[in-house]
Amino acid sequence: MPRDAKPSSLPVLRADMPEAEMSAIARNACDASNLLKAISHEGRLMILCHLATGEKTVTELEDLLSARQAAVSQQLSRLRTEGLVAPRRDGKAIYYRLTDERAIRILEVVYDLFCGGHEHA
Amino acid sequence: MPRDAKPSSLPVLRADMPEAEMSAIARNACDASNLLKAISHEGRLMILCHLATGEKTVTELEDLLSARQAAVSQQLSRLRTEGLVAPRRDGKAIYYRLTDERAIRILEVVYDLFCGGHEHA
DNA sequence: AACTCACATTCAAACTATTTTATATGTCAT
DNA sequence: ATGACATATAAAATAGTTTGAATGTGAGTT
Repeated sequence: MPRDAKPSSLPVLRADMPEAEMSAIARNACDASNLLKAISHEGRLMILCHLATGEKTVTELEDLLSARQAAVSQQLSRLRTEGLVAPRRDGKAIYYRLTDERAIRILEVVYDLFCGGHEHA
Repeated sequence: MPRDAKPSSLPVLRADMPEAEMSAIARNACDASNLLKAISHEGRLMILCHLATGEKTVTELEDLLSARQAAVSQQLSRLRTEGLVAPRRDGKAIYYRLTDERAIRILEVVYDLFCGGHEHA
């Protein structure tokens, strides 16, 4: 049972946040939403989760996701473009790994929220 | 300067994650990606950030975002549908507030990542 | 070289999301 | 009740994303 059930504290997002901080968000909102968009796709989310457990080849991901080669490859391509993953060639296979610490941080909380025992459904 | 620059630790997403945990993600991936989709829109992200500093009326949000009434209202409608915000009527005005702890948790890390002093751009 | 495996890319069709415009609803003041 | 304001909703217009089929490319194998 999770013992971290704090009611609704906002450690960083405070009601007394200064104007300047708020405009920092505005400036960064576009970047932030781009990162979130990259993650907020069921297939890509699953790819990222699988990669969180270690490098995987495209074929392995195909099997894990029961998705087609081209589809997986396209999602990987998108993730690559966003800088979230990077490929490494080994013979015929290409291994992908996570490369973006920000994405990892977000994945961590998503995993905690949806699989961390809360089961608030 | 941030002193929390741990290299790439994966507290919850571990390489030795059991199969069962992985399929928990698969089952929840759709829910998770729905929540992320709701957040990963520049306008909605900004709305949520503004609401993090306290209740706001639709008109206030319109001004803060420099967006049109109908657009803001639609985004709020979407956020309402997802259960991320709730309205409260006070006279003519309608005040919105955050209602989803999961969204708040994600916003916190997004804020930390993009506005928390890292400035990794 | 020719073949195959593993993967990437292209491009158009299908789909989904967002914005706009217009109209409707509820509240308050007169 | 009427008018003005705040917000919501609907339908149409636009924009953006995802998928699918086909084709392309590089690495190993024979």
